[in-house]
Amino acid sequence: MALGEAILVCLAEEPLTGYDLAKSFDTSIGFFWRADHQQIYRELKRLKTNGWVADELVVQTSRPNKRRYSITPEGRAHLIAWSRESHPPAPVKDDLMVKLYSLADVDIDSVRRQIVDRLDDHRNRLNLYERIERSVYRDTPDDDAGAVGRLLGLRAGFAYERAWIRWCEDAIERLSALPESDLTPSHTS
Amino acid sequence: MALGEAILVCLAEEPLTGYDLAKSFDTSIGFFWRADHQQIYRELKRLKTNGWVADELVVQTSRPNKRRYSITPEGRAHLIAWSRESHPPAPVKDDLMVKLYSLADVDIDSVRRQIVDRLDDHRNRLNLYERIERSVYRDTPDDDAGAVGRLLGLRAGFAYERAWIRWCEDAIERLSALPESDLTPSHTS
DNA sequence: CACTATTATGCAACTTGTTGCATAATGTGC
DNA sequence: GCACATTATGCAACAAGTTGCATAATAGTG
Repeated sequence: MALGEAILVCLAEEPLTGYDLAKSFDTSIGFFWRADHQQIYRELKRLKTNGWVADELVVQTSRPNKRRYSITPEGRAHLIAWSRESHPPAPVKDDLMVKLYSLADVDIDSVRRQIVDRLDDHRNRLNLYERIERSVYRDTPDDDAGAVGRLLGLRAGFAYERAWIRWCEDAIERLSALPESDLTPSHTS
Repeated sequence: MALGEAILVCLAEEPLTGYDLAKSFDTSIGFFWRADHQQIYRELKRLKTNGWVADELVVQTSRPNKRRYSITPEGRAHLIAWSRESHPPAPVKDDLMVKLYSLADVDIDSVRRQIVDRLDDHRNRLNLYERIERSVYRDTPDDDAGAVGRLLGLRAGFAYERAWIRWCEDAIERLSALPESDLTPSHTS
């Protein structure tokens, strides 16, 4: 349940509303942990009952009122304690790989097209990361822990996307070399 | 909900019991889709109500009775239809990356040690994949769809593990170069 | 003789994640 | 004027994943 911790990480920097957090989870920290606004609002309540965040109501006239959350000292302590725990990497789940695993029983050409699409995705993501690196991390001093950490995160993204890009290119080639599959009826029953 | 499809993929090859499937999900197909036996038994029931698998009771005297499942023609049709759908890659969730993202507020040395552990994991996994390639895919003909698909799956594993290994090595170096963090109290409250 | 492992199945409770919907005010473009 | 986007929050229902436990037989180890 690292969603709570991912939220605390954001709040460790500055107080934010659920809405602000949802936006962060669409970009920055969202590269490492995805969540939608429903999950975030639900989790904020849990964090509050644990005493890890405090909230204050910000009254607005022209728009709906906000609820701004900030991290408490207990929240910071929890974050540090959590960072000391070892967490096994999340279990792998990949539909595309399952399809490949069963390539003999499946529509090969369609799988090939899906890999082409995924290649495109990975290229876009890599591009985005490269733009972020140029704009945000131009001159990262290598003794600023915060900056080094984020740069390393970004570099993990690089490594990941590049590896997939190369794999997709190879896979597309090999699948194209395969003879047409005749065992794939176009409509079923 | 590709767990169902992952199971169908296994049954497309040969009829299996829940127990057999659980073992497969610890190795072969488990590289692409993780699941424990509770999930599998629950899903098999769902597959049966959909008419995608049939089951038969195998009476045993020395051990508890088995229930052996096999894929139905409807199941095969569903598998093909499913393979034609496009599925977005599973959202990323990585505790370690979240910790890196907040490196300024967290126990750096502990994070470094966790990366060392993960490096070890990735090396082991890569090793395993290489052994599998040597033993199973020595001479894969490049016109056998089933074999090509599985080989590509394995190669995706290679690419993934190698990318992480290189990243971990770099990260460990950079984190070691960081000055000691003094903001990490050893006990809280 | 007790402990553990293997084969084989399953329930129940709980936590997470997803989807769809609802409310409410304001500003923007056609 | 109407549709749509933005800001801002939240409920309810459901699907999926996790954890703990229970049963039941046999075989091996100390």
